[in-house]
Amino acid sequence: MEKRKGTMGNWDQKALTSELTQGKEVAEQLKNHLHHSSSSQEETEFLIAKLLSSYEKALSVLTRDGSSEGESKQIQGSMLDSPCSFGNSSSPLSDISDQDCKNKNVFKKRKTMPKRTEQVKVCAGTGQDESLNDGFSWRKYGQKDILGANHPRGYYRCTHRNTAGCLATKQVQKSDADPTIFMLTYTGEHTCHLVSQSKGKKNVSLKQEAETPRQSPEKSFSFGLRVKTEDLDTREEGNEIFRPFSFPSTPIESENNVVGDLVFSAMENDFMHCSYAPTFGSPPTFESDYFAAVSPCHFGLVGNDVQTSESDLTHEILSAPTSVTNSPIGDFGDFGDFGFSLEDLDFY
DNA sequence: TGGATTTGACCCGA
DNA sequence: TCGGGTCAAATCCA
Repeated sequence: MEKRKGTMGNWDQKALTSELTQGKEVAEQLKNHLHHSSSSQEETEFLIAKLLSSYEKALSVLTRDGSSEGESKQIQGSMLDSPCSFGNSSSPLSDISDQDCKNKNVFKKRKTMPKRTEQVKVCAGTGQDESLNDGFSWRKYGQKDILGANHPRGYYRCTHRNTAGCLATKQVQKSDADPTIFMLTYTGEHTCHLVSQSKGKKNVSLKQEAETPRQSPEKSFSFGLRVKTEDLDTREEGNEIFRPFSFPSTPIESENNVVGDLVFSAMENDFMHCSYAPTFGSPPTFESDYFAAVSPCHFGLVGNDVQTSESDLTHEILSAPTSVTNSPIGDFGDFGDFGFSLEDLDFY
């Protein structure tokens, strides 16, 4: 890991090369798609998005200087540094026995895990719990009173943690100022869909999806959980391409951005005039059950939270494609027929 | 009975 | 030393 911390060394060159190569490949795919009338517009748009993201990432690599370059690297490193990480038994640090890893916390370096904080206002208009599913299943593993906070913070991790080694976790804390606002902090990345993909769940291609009635954004919100981000007008051109897939993301440099984390404000939401989740009326675990099922992450924010760099717009760009559906894990885990997989979107 | 939740204890980083 | 994050046993629930 330390090797990667050199300034503008091989890592950046490789990253740059990788991104440019990827962009080239995507461009070729796009070219092929354009020659096939059967290709859906969504596919084409998706490829364009992919292409743009590659260029964005390449540019970000180029424009990073010594200080700022570190963020994504740091994340990359931090996610892999742990000797207890999955599949990392060959780590130089593996002299720390496996038993130690088992006995001790796997997340010793939790502080360095990439985090993304979202400030969301949620409401459950339909009251249909099943429709609250965001495609990921969360399991609560802890709750803690936070100093200075009126409400406890709930800790959730992906249900597939054991089965698929998915390290995604999220924290849910009710806002003191506004009980209808929750701070959601996502840590780690969902890998469960990748595992399910490798296990032979092939292949629900995007094309196949495109041929079926795709969930419109409206339908995506049919369950009542709504998130609005600010400055949509000013940034729509950047996300417009993803409209069929996701809700526009908040610009990272928005007013509500909190340095270090990406804070997405859901304030000022004109269309959030719905009743509050009934679950919240049953304390003390007001958010526990609710957020075990509800997450705004599929509004273009899940799974790609490995970049906390506020200057890296590719986070935003790349986030959208992975939110292509609200489908359960197995549905969107595979874009293989589409020419690339989610792994291509992986920052690691 | 198995999965999910609760909760006290432990561990780590600041 | 303290607060936050996680573990794991106990408990709950369908």
